[in-house]
Amino acid sequence: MSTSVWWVRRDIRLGDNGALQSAAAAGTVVPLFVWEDNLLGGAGDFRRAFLFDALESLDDSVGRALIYRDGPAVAAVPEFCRLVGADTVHITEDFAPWGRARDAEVERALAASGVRLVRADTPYVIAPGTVRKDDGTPLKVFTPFYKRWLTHRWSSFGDGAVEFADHRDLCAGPRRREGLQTASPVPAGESAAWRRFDEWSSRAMDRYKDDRNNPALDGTSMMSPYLKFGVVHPRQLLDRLDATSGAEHFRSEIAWREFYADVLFHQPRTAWENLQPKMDAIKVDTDDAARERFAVFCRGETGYPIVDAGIRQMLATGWMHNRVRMIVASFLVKDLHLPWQWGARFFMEHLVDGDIASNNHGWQWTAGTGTDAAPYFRVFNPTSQGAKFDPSGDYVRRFVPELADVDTKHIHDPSGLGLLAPAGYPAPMVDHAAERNEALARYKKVSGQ
DNA sequence: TTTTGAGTTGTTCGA
DNA sequence: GTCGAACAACTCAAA
Repeated sequence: MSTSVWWVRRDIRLGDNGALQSAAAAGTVVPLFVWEDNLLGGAGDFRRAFLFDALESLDDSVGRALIYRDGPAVAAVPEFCRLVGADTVHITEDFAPWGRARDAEVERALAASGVRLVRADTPYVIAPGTVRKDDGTPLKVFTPFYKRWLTHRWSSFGDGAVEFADHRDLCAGPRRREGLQTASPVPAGESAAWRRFDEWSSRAMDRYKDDRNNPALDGTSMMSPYLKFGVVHPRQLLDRLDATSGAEHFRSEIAWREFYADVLFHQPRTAWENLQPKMDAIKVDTDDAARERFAVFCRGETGYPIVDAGIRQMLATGWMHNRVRMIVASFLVKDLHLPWQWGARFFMEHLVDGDIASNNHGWQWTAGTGTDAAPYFRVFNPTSQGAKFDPSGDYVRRFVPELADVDTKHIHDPSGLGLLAPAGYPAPMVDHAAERNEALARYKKVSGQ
């Protein structure tokens, strides 16, 4: 029997893994992980710690057979194949710009030594580039994409038996643990993921439509870190959904992840550039004063409680509730008039689930530069959004301790208490009504041309 | 080719 | 306090 390499990247799981099953069908499997500097480019300790723990958990499940090697992959993977005598490398395809370029390079290097790179699975239910209009062109609006996405068939790869080879003498060791200041904020590993999903879905799926918008509740699935690194595959989640309305909304969130991956696949430049070029003309502030405002924002000291709570939740836990992500993003773009890229980079540094397609296109959606011609007048009011979605104020109190004793009536507008406002909490850094008008004026200028 | 309807997540104002 | 209208124009998808 020949030896095949399962090159683990963002598919850190044994269940329903096409790359693993493909490798197993080809021979005795050596699971390989290559540490690359770019792999976690821009990632802070939370995402690094989660990745490390997820790999450790996988290593436990394969009897310590996981081999770590130092990158770059273009050198490390072919060399490893020579060392173990493998003639095929099996992967879950990467569709983001940097990963695609890397894989093409590795494929060429492998071919030079007679080794074949097998793209056996994707991190998505439907591979990016698959859902298209009748004329073959990609879709640019979510709802039509979703309707077509639902018509595509997919099937699981199952959980067939795998024989792992023992090459631990070749393991360079998971040394990247050194220097990590943080523990993973979310328990990593497949069994932890499924414990969470089973507990959450049985308790909260039928209330998902409403509860998902209340950041004080445990109303969202918390599957995003696991999806990011393929600890669970979205196929496995769809398999567990029923026909209830809560499940339908959850399915649609899965589809949003696939939609943004599809958009980025077709237009890689949109990772950091406006999807709509005409929005390049909108005025954004980048001077010294803007940088100072950004620094205040990044510390969670804007004086708007829901915004500060969100930023501080992310800084403290590596995760931010989705509703609050939108409020925070809207504040940066529409109240501070900063480039959405500043916020996207900030999020990518701290989020345990930071994914270039979902994060950056989410930011573009908020900024009105991306998919969907968002009405230019859609400007979130951070005070009323707080009151509407955190009506108890418990979310704010949890992450902004200075406001712990403020009553519910004033929790989202403590400056309204006047002299009774908590001394340790800053006054609003900008006047929302004035900045809203400024944002409307800037957007109108672009659309009116 | 032309036409038509629609487009995740909002806010404010005035009746 | 509630509720509907107004807030623009444009692009996309499909008929």
